[in-house]
Amino acid sequence: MNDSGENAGKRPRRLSQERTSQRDPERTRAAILEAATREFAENGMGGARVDAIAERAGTNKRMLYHYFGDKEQLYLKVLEEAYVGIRTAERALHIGDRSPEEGIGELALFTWRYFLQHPEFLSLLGTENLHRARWLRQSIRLKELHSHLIGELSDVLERGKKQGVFIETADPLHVYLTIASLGYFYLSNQYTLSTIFGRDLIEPAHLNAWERHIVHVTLASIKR
Amino acid sequence: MNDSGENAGKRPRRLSQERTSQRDPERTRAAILEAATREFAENGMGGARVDAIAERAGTNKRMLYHYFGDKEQLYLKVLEEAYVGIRTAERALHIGDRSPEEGIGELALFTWRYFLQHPEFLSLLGTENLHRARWLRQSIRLKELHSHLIGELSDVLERGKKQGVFIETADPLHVYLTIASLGYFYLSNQYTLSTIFGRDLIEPAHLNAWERHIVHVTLASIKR
DNA sequence: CCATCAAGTAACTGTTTAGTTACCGGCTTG
DNA sequence: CAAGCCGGTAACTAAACAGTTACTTGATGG
Repeated sequence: MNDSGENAGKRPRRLSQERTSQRDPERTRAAILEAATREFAENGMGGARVDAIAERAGTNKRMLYHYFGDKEQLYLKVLEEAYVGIRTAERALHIGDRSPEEGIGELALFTWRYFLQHPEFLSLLGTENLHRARWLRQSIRLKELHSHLIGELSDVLERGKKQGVFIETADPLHVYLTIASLGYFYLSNQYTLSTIFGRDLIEPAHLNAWERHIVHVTLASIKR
Repeated sequence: MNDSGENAGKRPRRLSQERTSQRDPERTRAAILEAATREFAENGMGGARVDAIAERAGTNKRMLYHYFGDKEQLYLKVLEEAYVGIRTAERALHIGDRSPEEGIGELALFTWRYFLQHPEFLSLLGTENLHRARWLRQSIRLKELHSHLIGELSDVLERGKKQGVFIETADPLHVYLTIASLGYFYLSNQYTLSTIFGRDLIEPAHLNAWERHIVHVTLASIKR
């Protein structure tokens, strides 16, 4: 049941700095957070079960309440971490280093692929919006994370306008929302869409076609 | 507590065809369905409460189980009705009656405005996708509803291609997904988006700008 | 005008759930 | 080396929940 088979019996001593295979607060905390991410993503806030999270994390409820207070605070932590994850990866892109057109194309590709690789992020967004951002509103640390994104995007668009490749009406928020819309809807609604249209949207051929489509649409909407 | 103040006491007889203010199976059924639509839309499948639905409908659980079997069947009924609603309104558009460009523009406008006026539909889609279309998959009657939409859209695109106004690669499913994406994401994620970007996306000025944006993007992506 | 049946009520039941409490055991520190 | 503290366990509790049952009311047809 424990990680490694070694040391099934008790162990009298260890160096202070080292990990003891049991009783590892950091690991327990991280395991709870990861298990909670999956549970909330799969079942929503109403459907998620605290017992299930504890079990998935290989611990119990006592620890969960000890580290995170209650179900709602744990949920908010999960949500915050999810946002930090995407925005951190996004910053590493440095979309300003390329030509304006390439920069926007890169952002569109990155966003699509991040959504594809992190379905739990999309799911958490859906859940939070169902509840009208009730928990996200309480979070202070998130706004600054996003003003940076809009600022960077705004710079790229300005350069493109000066170079005459982008239309004057191109708006940074609109461009970002366009990219996010096309990726989010396709993936988060893939199950109902595949059902009603009778095509499996998650097939690689369809995914690749949609990836190209997103870049095409985004650029077509702002190019002069 | 009853509808109209008149006839607080009991009333001995009525014409057979007429409504008796109590004991109206059709109305009770409809009231439950409407109450369930709101409850499921607001709280999701996991968060919706059967007691709450009964109370909202002005009846009780006994009737709910009598007419709909159980919570899951009621939910499926709600979902099916929601789909029938949008597809019925959509058919009335007859997008083939106009020029190809106008037809696509009309479909984009219609879709956006329908989403705007029926937030419960978006919410139900989100909930159903959270559960990977678990209930929708069981529904038979829905596929035919959607093949019609794609067929009509396909005709319009073909005409546009022949007239030389649309690019040859324009695909009906992609066009519909583009329109739906842009409307769905903006509205269903408005709460988190408004929070993180510090702008109230539901303000009329922003709504109108996004409406124009959807039409612009859709057409820009398929025009030659 | 009485028997019947459908519409409707309300209290109940077994189960599930978030959150708590009482307890255990080994490491660290004085 | 003793004390207590921290990471961890498991059983418990009160409330909420989906679904059921026993009952009431009133319209209809013979």
